[in-house]
Amino acid sequence: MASGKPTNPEIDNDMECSSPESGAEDAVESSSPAPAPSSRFKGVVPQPNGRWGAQIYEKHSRVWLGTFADEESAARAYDVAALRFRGRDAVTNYQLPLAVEGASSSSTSELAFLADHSKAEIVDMLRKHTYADELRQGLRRGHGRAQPTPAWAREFLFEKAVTPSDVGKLNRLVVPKQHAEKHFPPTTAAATGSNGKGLLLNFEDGEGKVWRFRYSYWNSSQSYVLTKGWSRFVREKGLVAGDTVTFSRSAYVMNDTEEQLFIDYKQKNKNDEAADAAKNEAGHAAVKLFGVDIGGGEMAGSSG
DNA sequence: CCCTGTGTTGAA
DNA sequence: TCAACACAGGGG
Repeated sequence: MASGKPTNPEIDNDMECSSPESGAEDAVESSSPAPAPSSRFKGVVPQPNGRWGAQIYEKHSRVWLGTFADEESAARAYDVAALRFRGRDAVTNYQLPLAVEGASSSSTSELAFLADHSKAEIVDMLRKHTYADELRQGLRRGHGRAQPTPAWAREFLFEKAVTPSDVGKLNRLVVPKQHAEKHFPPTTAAATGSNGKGLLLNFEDGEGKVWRFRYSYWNSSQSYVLTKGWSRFVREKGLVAGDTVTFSRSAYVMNDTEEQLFIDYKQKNKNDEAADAAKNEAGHAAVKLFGVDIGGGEMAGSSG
C-alpha cells in the first residue's frame, strides 16, 4: 500500500525535499534501458533518459508541460499548470501558496499573474523553464516595486555563521575560500577591470531589496571578502555574531553572464525584538519572518 | 543520434 | 483524469 506517494499535497515549504538520496537504489540491470522509477509526484512521468516529464490533462487530452532534470522541478511545473487550469482549489504536489517571507500577498500576486496569461502562455513558460523569471517580471511590472524571489526559485549555495569580526568594525565579511571560489565570480584581473579592487556583486535579500557589495581578494590575509556595503547590511539586519548568512542564486539561470545572487540571514536565536526596536529604525517594521528559509533544515515545530 | 513528447491503452 | 509504455519524428 501507498508506495511512497506523498499523500499530503502539502509538503511544506521545504526547499530541498531531497529524497532521491535514498541511496541503495538497486543495481539496475543494463538490460532495461529505463528502470522507469515511476514518479512520486502527480503529473510527473519518467522519461527514458532518466529525466522527468510533466503533464496535465484537460478535456480528454494531455497537455505536455516539458521535461525536467529532476522530479521536483517537474512537480512544480505541474502545480503551476494545475493552478492555471483548475484554479486555486486544484490539488497539487506542493503547498501552493508558495511561502515567501515577505507577504501573504505573494500567492495572490501569483494567482493574478496566472490569470493575466493564457493557458498556452503559461504552458510555454513551463516548457521553456522561464516561468520563475516571467513571474518576477510580471510582479515587478504589476506591483511596481521589488518583490522577493520565492525560495523555491533559489538554489542554495552556502552559508556561514558570522564571526565577531564579520559584524564588527572591520566592515567586511570573510567568505570561506572554498565557497568563494566555487560559487562567486572569479576575481581575476580581467573581471575586475585590471585593478585589484575586486568587483561589485548584487545580492537580493529576503525582502526583494538589492544590496551591492564589493567583493575582492585580500592578498594580505589570503581571504575573499565582501567589503563596501557590508557594514550597512549588518546594521540594517541587526546581525550579531553567531547569526548565519545564507547565499543562494536563481535556480533558473537564463544566461550565465549575469546570474542573480541572493543573501539571507538567520538569527541564532529569535528574540532581540526589544533590542532591535530600541534602535528606533524608522526605515521599516522589523520583518522577522525569515525563519522560513532555504538551506535551513527543518524548523522544529513552527506552530507556536 | 539522442531526446522529446505524442499515440495509445488500461486503470482509477 | 491519470500514468505506463512504446517509439515516431524533430532537432542538433
